[in-house]
Amino acid sequence: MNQLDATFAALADPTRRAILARLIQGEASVMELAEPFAMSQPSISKHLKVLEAAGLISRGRDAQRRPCRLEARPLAEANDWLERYRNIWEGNFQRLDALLGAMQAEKAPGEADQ
Amino acid sequence: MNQLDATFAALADPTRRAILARLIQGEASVMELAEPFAMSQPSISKHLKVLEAAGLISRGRDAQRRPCRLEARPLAEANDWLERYRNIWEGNFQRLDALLGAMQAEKAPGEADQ
DNA sequence: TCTGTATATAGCCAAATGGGTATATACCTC
DNA sequence: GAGGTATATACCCATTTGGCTATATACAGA
Repeated sequence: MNQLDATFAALADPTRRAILARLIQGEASVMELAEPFAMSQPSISKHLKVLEAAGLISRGRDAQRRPCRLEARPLAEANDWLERYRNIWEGNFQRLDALLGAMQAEKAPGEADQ
Repeated sequence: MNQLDATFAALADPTRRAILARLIQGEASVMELAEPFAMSQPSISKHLKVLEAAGLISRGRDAQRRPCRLEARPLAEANDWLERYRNIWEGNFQRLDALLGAMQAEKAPGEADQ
């Protein structure tokens, strides 16, 4: 699984997105991260494993605690991928496309593209 | 499954991302979309079903063809979600955090936060 | 109406996912 | 070193996923 696959797959789960959102505020232990969820600790550990494998978190050591910290780099790559579609969702592409189509339609037959 | 779940899950597969990339250039039939892949037509149809369920494509009718067109709106929502992390991946947050930490450390004990 | 083309559906299968419980491990404190 | 806390691991289970082949459906054109 490549980086982009792993990133998007990790983001596809609402529990994992909530964990990442929590980590915006700073490091947190597994217990702290688990607290808001009606879910067992091992299940949270599994989600953290997915996030770590995707490079979205890194883990330290503080006595028994393994604090998680956000690693946003893969999010930047996901953002880069999405950027290619920005023109389209902003509607500019469709308008430009329609404009170019109209211009082409006005051309005399056989005229070359510019 | 909510919209963001469906969007990120759809984007987690490289075949589906390639299909979306192809659709930037405009509508395409299933056969046209399948052509670059060493994969059966039914498998492509399944991927298209996932993309359609996520609202990332819509489908028309042109004789036997069911042309696919890109629907970028859900990508905008995914982008909005990622935006919250932009400060972090750009490193500004860490620097700001460090700055705030340093400012706090300089304060006389007992002084209130501003 | 028959034939070909484009697409969808059904059913099969192996692997991955997301949850659970029980238990192991690591580390601190007394 | 005994007990407590934090976390990880091992299994179990049901569901989903992503591929396949075979077949059905929809439509065009001769």
